[in-house]
Parts: sequence; C-alpha cells; structure tokens
Amino acid sequence: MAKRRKVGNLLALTLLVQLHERPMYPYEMASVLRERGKDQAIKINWGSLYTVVQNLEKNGFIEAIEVVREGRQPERTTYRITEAGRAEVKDWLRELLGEPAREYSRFEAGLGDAGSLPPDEVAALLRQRLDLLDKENEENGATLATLVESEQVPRLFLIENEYYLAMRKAEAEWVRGLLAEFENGTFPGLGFWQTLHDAGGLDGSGNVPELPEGTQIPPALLDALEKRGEAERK
Amino acid sequence: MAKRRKVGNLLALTLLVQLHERPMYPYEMASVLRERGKDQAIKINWGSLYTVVQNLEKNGFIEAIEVVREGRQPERTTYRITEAGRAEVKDWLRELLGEPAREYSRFEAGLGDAGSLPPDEVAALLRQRLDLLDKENEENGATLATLVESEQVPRLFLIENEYYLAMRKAEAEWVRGLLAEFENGTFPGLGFWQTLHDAGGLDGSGNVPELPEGTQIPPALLDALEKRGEAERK
DNA sequence: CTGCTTATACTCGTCTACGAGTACTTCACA
DNA sequence: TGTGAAGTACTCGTAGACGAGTATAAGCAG
Repeated sequence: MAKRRKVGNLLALTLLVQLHERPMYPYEMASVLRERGKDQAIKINWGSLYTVVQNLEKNGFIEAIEVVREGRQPERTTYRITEAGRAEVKDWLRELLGEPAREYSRFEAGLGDAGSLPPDEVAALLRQRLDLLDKENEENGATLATLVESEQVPRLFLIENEYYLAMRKAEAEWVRGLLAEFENGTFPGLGFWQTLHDAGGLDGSGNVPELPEGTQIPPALLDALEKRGEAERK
Repeated sequence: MAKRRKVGNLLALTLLVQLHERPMYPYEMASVLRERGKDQAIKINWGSLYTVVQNLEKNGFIEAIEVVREGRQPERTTYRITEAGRAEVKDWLRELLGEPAREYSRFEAGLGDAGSLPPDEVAALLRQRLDLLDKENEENGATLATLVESEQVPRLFLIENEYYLAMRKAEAEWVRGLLAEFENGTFPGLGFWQTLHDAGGLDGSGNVPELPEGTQIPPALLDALEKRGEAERK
C-alpha cells in the first residue's frame, strides 16, 4: 500500500488518463485539462509538465510516436499511452480511492501553533476565515448546482468538485463551532492563554511562563501520543 | 496575501515556535516536536530538517549561539530565534489561520479520474475507504476524548487534532452518501459508465466511445468552468 | 499594414525535498 | 564482557518541483 510510484506527481495520473482518449503533445494535454476544468482538482505547473512527461516516457508509461515541426515553432512530440501506462493508472486509482492517506494541510499546521498569537487575535482571524469560506462556498455551490441542473454535464465529471465543496463546508462548520466557543468564553484555558501573552511571554523575553501545576503534559499522554504516532508511521 | 515566504516549508514555522521556548540544536527541536505529538500535524522529514534550519539562519530568522562537540560525536550547533523570526511567525500564522488556501488532495485527484475504472470497482474501493475511515476515526476519537476528559492537556494543544478528526469524519460522511447513491442506483449515468467499460473502451483499444448526443460538455459550461478557474487564479 | 496583446509551446536553471546512509553511543541482557 | 538493538545526530546525493524566461504565431484595433 502506498508504494512508491515511479512517477509520483499526481499530474502524471491525469495526463495518462487524458492519453487514453488519443495521443497528444504535452502542451495539448495541459490545454485539454484546463478546458475540462480539471485544473480545479490538479495543479497544472508548466514547469512540472515537461519533467513529468519525460519521466513517464523514461518509465515506459507513454511513448513518443511523432515529432512534428510546424514553421519555425519548436518541435512538438506527440505521445501515446502504453499498456504499462494503462496498468499504472488502474493501480494508482485503486490506491488513491481505496486507501485513505494522511495529508497535511496548512490550516492544520497553523492551528498547531495558534497558541503563539493572543486568543483575541486568533478569534479575529478565524472570523475572517469563516467569512471567506462562507462566501466561497456559496459561489461554488451555486455554480455546481447550475451545472447539475443543466443535466448536460454527467455528474461523474463533477464529483471531485462536489467532494471539495463538501470538505470546505465541513471546515466552515468546524470553524464556526470553535469560534462560538471562543466568543461565549466556553473554550477552556482562554484566561491562561491571555495571561501568557499579557506577560509578554512570547514577545521579546524569549521565556514562556511554566504551565500551571497539574496542567503539564503527563507521561501517560505522551505514551498515548507516541503510540498513535507509531501506528501511523507503519 | 499568500506571499512567498523566504522559507516555505511548514516545518520551519513549528521550529521557530519551538525556539520561542529556549535555544536548541536541530535534532533536539525535532525530538521535542515528536514528544509533544506535533508530528501528527507536521511531517518531520529528517532530510528537510537541516535544510530548513540552514535556510532559517540564512534569512536571519534564527542565529547560531554555540557549537559544541561532545566526545567524538558530530558537532551540535545550537540556535536561538531572532526578532525577525518572531515577526515571521506572527505574520505567517495570520496568513495560515485567516486566509483559506486552495489545497489539492490525493483523493480529490483520484475522484477526478475515477471514470477510468468501472463503476462497480469504484463502489468497492469507496466501500473499502469508508471502512478504513470509520475505523480510524473511531480510534482517534476515543484517544482524543480520553485526553480531553483527563483535563490535564490544555485543549489549546489539541485543536489541530480536533480539526483533523472533524475533516476525516466529514470525508467519511461524504463517501457514505456517494456510496449509497451507487448502491441504490440513484447516481445518474451509471448505466452509460458501465457500458463504456463493457465495450472495452478503456482497455486496450485506446478509443473511448463518444458521449451520447446531448451529453457533450456544452460551451456554456466551459465558460463557467473557465470563469471559476480565473477567479481562483487571482 | 503596423503595432499591441494574447496564445502557443516549450527550455532552463535554481532551489528544495527527502531518502538513504553513516558513525558513534548507550543500554539490555545473556 | 561481548553482542546486538535502539537511539543520537547528522551528511550527502539526487530527483523533482517550479518560476521565469524565450521565441514564434495569430488576432485585431486603429
């Protein structure tokens, strides 16, 4: 599970899928991707594109079938997918769909260090985030609804958008909940957190006041955390 | 917003935050991180660690204060955070918490190309994913609940875990919903999708049958998709 | 028909991520 | 007291990511 791919960039998967349809040259693959709106779910990096295509060829997943030069433009090499390429797509999709993988988000990292800002500022930032999320979700939801209702785009072509929207909505709800706890003061430890910043603990002195007695992270917790870590690392 | 950081790796943020507490040498920073369970939210890469520390120093966010050699072990350089480092932490946290950023997940990419597998296999894979998600969520939920109930770990130190759990639960629910549509046949276009694969369209022939008349992606949709793309690119 | 913008189709170079390797130390245990 | 496993603390090499740059062509406005 989650074995190392010869070509790891997810752009490669989508390119291979493109090539099922017909042979193309690199720039063409990227254009078609963009036309179909797939660049919503996959980041197209023009720099990566050619590296990825090259690696796909090196590993026998695609092969060049034609090199054309039109006028004085640079050469265009057209590629087609190989049997090995088809097999790779299936195997890869089975992994991506069937096995949940740990992924690290920027917001999660930020939350982990949120204690470095005073609580009222964190609350303000979360408020801002929530407003932006709500706005974005409403827009995306409306667009998606229009497309689905038009019944001209098979829903199969839209599920990745549906998924993304669902996740962003869930994030908004979570933030809304946390924010409520902040604003009505039910989030435990708000006082201590504030004190820590009032004392200038993180500003300049370089010292963080000790946590109050009894609030230290107990060894039992460390064990639990470590066990969880080990389990994930397997 | 979302400006380019001098040191972009998120590991750098957590290291800087660590150094608020006291000066440390690189290996020590990573160990402390692990002890505190922060390696749940941030991937610690031993290879990246030293590159990141070096870059932090190069950009003036940390400075070396001592080089010690104990016995015949390699030298240990101890670093402390600078004023610029403190400022960077604050600025970075404001960005991470306040501004939602588009992130690309492996599952989303997989969904986008799910059409390359026959529908019954996709259903089976989603079933498998859902089972794994449910199991994982139950375990993580139990661990978290224990920690929160113990009241010895400030909740502030756990919010990133709460967030992660909430997201995984939301994913599970979304998958459950989609799966239901598959299994009771209410997902539109299942028949066509199956036919496409029965015809061997994606297996060997290299040709994909044309979409039925009227199901083509209409230009209006393309416009909409493109507009959405543009808006995101801004 | 001239100049401007936009699209096409890459190439190049740098910077970074990251795994794998290294070499020494400490501790258990037989 | 020898051996092996686990921990400590890095170093190194290389593949890959990615931005910025380049050069041509097509469209069109005046």
